[in-house]
Amino acid sequence: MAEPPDRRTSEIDEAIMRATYRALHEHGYAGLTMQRIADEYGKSTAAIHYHYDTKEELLAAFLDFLLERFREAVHEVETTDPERRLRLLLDQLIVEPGDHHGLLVAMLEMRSQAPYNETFRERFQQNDEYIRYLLETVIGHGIEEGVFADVDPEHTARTLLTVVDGARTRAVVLDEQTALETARAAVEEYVDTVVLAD
Amino acid sequence: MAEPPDRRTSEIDEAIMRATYRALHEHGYAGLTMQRIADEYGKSTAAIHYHYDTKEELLAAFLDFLLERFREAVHEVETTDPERRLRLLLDQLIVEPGDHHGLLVAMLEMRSQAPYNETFRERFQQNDEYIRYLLETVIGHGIEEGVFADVDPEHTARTLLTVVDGARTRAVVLDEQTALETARAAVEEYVDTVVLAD
DNA sequence: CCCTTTTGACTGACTAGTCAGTAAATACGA
DNA sequence: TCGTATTTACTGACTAGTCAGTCAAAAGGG
Repeated sequence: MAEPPDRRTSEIDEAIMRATYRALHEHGYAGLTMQRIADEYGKSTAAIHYHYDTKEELLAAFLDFLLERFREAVHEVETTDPERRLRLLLDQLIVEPGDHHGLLVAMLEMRSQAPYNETFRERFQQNDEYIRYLLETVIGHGIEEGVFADVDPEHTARTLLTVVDGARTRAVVLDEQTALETARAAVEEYVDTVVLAD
Repeated sequence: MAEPPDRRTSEIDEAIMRATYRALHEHGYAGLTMQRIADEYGKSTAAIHYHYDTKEELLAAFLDFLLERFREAVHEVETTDPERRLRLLLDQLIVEPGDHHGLLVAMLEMRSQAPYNETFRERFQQNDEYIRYLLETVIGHGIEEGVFADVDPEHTARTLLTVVDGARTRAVVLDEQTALETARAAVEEYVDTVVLAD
């Protein structure tokens, strides 16, 4: 029956995170003001400043919130069969546009701020390393089990992530459905010809 | 000897474009203010407003200036031998970081604003189409001459551009030299295995 | 003298962040 | 269990600063 002592507090934090998400989704990163977050939250800006001293602190917390959700989603891929696992992971990375397109846009904006914001940079680097590690591991397993060609797992993972990031960037900048389809096809070709080849 | 009537004016325009370039390079797109451009220009902000009514107008002109320079640089590749031409074009697209890194950063920032700025979006789309057309043409020639495999030129060009854009994004976000090296290797592999295969 | 160009002073809109005060919930003491 | 502190969560008014853009006046060359 013992409830964590900060149960109410963390509910508030979560509500602010969700408000930030909606404000970001609607107005983009450049248009993300404390006022807009407060509007989504349904309280005053001072209320948010009560929980987070600065905007920077709030955004750091928000990025943690967001990337953790992302990693949880990727983590749900449970197959151990290397080829199937690799394809499923890559499918997870190349998400459908639809509802998530606004977030894809906002994420690229935030990523483009990495050079000016150490907090952002650290978190994006850490997240990328995590995903790359997952890919390297599954590629390594595939090679051990003899179903994948003897490629360099690190280089192969980096190449696949480059294609994924390129597709995301192009989907945002060029507003093209095609970008993600191209990536899906390219990744499939790459898996077929480079990884499975022999 | 007839000089265009707006010779002085266009010299001023060019000076403002160069000032904008330096300001963008130094402060990034989010930190690009009229004051900073004026500082680089060595005149007051009102002086810039005399030549460009709004900041948006100035940035539209600047993007034209920038993309035209970019296309000129790519246009200098004159070889007609398909394989050599394709490799040289791709080398041009994956530029060295060094001096240009600040610009690469600013360009990603500007590209990430495309969803909110029709002017930007149009120009980036147009530029992308131009580059893609160059790639499609050279791939088409290669196929005709029998040196390239019978791939789909459009799909191949899109895939190559996806890798290039992914590399650029990763170089900015992750601050990695590796990103561009990975792209160079990936593009080479792709050209070797997919395009030249038979 | 006129026309282009430039300046300095200004405006209004918007920004993050501060602060005193308030109301309700919670803890504590007798 | 009743009354008194204390804490949590918040509001509304405010500050100080930044931004793009305006405008009357002035500089300066032809």
